[in-house]
Amino acid sequence: MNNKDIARLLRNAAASYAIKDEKKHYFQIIAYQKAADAIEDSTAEAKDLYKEGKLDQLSGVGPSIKQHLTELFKTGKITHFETVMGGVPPAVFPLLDIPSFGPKKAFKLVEHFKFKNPDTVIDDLKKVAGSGKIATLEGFGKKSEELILHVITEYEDGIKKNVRMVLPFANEIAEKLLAYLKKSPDVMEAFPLGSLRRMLSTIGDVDIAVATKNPEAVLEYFVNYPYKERVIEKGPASSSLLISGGQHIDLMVQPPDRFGSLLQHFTGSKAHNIALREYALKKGFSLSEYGIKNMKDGTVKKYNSEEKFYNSLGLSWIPPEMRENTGEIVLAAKNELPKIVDVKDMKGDFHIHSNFPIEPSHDLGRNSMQDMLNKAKSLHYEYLGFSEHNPSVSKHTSQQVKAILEKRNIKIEQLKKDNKSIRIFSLLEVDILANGKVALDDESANVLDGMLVSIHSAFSMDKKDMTKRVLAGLSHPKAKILSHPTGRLLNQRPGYDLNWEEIFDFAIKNNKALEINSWPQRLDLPDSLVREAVKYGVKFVIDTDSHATEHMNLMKYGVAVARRGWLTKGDILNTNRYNKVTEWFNLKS
DNA sequence: GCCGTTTTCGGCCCGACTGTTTTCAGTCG
Repeated sequence: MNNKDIARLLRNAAASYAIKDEKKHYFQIIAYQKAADAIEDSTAEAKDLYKEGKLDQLSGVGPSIKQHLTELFKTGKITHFETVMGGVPPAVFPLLDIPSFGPKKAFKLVEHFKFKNPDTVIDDLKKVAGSGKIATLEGFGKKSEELILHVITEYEDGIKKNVRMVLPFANEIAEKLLAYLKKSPDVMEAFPLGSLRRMLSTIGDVDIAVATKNPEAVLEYFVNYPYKERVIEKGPASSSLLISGGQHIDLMVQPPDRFGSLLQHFTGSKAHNIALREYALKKGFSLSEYGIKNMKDGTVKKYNSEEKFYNSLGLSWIPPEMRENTGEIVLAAKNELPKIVDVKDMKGDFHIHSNFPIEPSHDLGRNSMQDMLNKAKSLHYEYLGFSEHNPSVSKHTSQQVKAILEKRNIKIEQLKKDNKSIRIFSLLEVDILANGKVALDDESANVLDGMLVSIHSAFSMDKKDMTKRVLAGLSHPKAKILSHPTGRLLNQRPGYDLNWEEIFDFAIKNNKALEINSWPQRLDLPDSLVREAVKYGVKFVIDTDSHATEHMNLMKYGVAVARRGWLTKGDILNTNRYNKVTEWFNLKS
């Protein structure tokens, strides 16, 4: 049973309570949902935490849920949940994945039409809706029947509640929409907000806030967006669209003098907003997108900037990437938020694949070393590290490999002479083989300035063996960086299991860095593990893993991961000047 | 059922929008 299954179980229990008696179980419902969120977001598997006796370190898991989970891992079921879910037909639960379906609506329909089979319920419901039988039900009508047909069709086309796009993809959708919005004379300011502004690795909906003196006109203009598929809703202050790719975009509008509270409200996260409002309530204030309401006299103060909004609560402004309710409010109250890294702090990139003919077993870059250097100069970098994949082991003898690397070094020496304004490192991305050895012999390794080591094969090892393998690879004296440490590919495959405590500990003791890889499908190390690692004192590098010059622009996404992990400049090696970096690579300059 | 820099008991964010109603329930963020 993995985290996703457990979260689903908790949500189903919450839904069952909502169906049976929502008022009576109101706070249990919230508690179950909170715990489900925490488990779904956790990088550690709940089962592992259970084995280590650390289940209660998940916020939202208290004595009762802990006991339930313990029972689940021991026996495979939770007796209490079986009681809670008793009497709720199993066919209710699959409907909860469909947008616009909540527990009550799903239950009413399943109950009335006596749907028994969870595997066919969606199809069964579609047939009933098509025959017009829903419109006559009490509490339903023609419009809601049409909506049900709509959302089921969309669901079958792959539009589910929890399908998320990678960050740069969402960014592109937002850019395109912003360009459209800015053409309207009524739009004074327009910003992407929500998870996009907080720079999450994957984005559900694209949220946009607009400041305007004419909300009606802006909303009307918005719903006429040329790429719209359908208007989901439209009111006086907000609207949602479904666009042709199946993504949701939400727009919220306020006059300019309320833009600060609007930004704050719509940026979230939900957990941050809830915690912030609880904090404000204790001081006698109630928060909303309209401003800050004084509970004593009922007056509402407006804020045109977010900074003023936070300041008036006695808090310093909190960077959006930190707004996840993981301690930021307490620190903001003490004015002790760390100064997190900025993309301008980056002075180089160690993970660059040029098209130098290195005969690797993986992919080669598309552009020449000189092209990559030119791009690095345009980014005002001080140094660049070339790190193509190691020459394929199966197709070369070790002498041949060494010859290729020496040839590459000659090329690099020439480039150093031709490019005085930038320094160059001769690195290599080397596979850690299944047996823990690196795919390069020592003699070849010695002609390099350093190695990035990474896993590219045999992913399905158990945690213990994989940890052993990674540590063996990383212990090579030339190995300085563990590249894309989890191996995850967003929306494609989860990362492999590692004992992170051991990895962090090893990295600190042996002066190794963990990479934050900026590649959109990777964003690896993930932000939550970055946050963990930095508490141990681990050092990082942020790289782009570029295979073409334009990929070097992706650095901002890696920096976003670092910001979400609360890293400061001092935690990241490639914010340092060249001399300090050479010291770290153990090179004499 | 969870949680604590006023609390180990007594609270628990705040609002938008839709559809079916004639004041509200359900869903969403």
